[in-house]
Amino acid sequence: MPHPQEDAAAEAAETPPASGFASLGLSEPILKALEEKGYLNPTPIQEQAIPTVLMGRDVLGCAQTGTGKTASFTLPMLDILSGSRARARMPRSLILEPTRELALQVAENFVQYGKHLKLNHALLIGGESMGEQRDVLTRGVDVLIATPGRLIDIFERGGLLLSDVRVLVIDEADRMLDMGFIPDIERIVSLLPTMRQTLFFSATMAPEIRRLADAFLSNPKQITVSRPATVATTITEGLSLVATHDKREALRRLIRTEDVQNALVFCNRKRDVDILCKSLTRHKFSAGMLHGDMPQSARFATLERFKAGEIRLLVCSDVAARGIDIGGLSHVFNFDVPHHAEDYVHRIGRTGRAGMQGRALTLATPADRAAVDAIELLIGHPIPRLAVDGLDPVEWEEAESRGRRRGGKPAAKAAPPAKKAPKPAARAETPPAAEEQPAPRRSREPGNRRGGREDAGPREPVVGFGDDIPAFMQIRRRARPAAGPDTDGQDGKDQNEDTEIAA
DNA sequence: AAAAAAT
Repeated sequence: MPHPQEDAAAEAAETPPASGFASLGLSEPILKALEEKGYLNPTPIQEQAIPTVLMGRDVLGCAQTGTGKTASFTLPMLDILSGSRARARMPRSLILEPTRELALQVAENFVQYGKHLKLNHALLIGGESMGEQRDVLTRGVDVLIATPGRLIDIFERGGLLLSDVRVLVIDEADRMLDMGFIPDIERIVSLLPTMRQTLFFSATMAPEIRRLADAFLSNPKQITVSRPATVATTITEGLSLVATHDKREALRRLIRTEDVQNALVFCNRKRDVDILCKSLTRHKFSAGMLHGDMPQSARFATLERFKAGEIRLLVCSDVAARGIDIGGLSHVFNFDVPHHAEDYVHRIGRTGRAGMQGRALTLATPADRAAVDAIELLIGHPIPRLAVDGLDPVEWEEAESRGRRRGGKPAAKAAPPAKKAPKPAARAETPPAAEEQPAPRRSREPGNRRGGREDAGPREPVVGFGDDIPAFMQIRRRARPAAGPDTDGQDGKDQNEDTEIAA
């Protein structure tokens, strides 16, 4: 099988740049908008998806933000929709997004690429007044971009008819699953005509996701792109063990030491986002905050200011952990160690994009030991320890002192010999954990897993993290043949070969 | 144990 991205490279070499998009069959007004934005050549997913969508075929896309995924469906949709006009309350296409910020990003895309077309869009998201959104619907929209809750709400109030929707996009399906939106999605899809085109995107293809795809799609073209073809992402990580009362001080020291252009600072709790942001501001750092309890207007405003460079540090909850595409972040700080190891990967994936160097630094307290173990187990390597000078030395909590939670035999805990943590003063110290890594992989039993998620093998999700997967994980994935008996074969046959191309 | 999304 030829690798799609090799094709892409070959083609890019042969064709003059300006015709990159034109050769995909897009119409003049869209090509013009692309040219004005300075986009000449399609990314691999665009190259594969655009002709397919124009053909009217369903798409099952395994890709993440940053691969050019959004344009891979917005561009051909604009083309398809430009032929005719929308009727009142009967949108002709529907795009479902898991968070408001992502919905907004997609809407911005439509405005940019559709500037030479006369198409309307409506953005249906919570947190803003419903009146205006309903007015727009009444005038007739071609493209409806929505988060599920608000869409259903408006539908139930009779402000919307979905019987004319010809194109449906389900974006970030895996995240929809995480957030419990799947029943809503199923409900919405049941309201749509069966004769329609469906484009379905997900960063992973866990069995539950695949089940949905099977239910929603008919004879889809499967497209898998793990990351932008061009450049290798470079994220260097670091982890500092500090006392709880030193965390804010440690963060300030790190920020001062590092060459921070702009950074996300993740906290686990919304109230800590608030506290930390105020603290940083008090210490004269340029900081703003973003979490889901803020008024929508403030969420958007802060994000815009951050993107515009007016704020240097954005303190945030996991609302910003995935999908959000902010160019050129120099750093990601984990002020708190995320509880889910997967979230670590998503968070640090916000930096090091588009080939830039990115630094991902995590502050851990002695109580975070288990969480750090879990992360290092998932990413397959220890996070290099980084000392913060001038703070009280601390050591990891003894493993025994923390109740080993739930199921499974306590003895099966990863890395039983669990040596004491690296001394705080140590520089970039990796060996101890390195020895512990390979062994513990299978220490967990199926019943041990968190409820709700039905992924196959415990650590399978490495495959298909899309461009969010840091370089080191790609290396590991290639070397993964031992993934073993318990993976229950969920990673599709057709998926692996595509996935390999990236590394 | 927490965050997201509907009010």
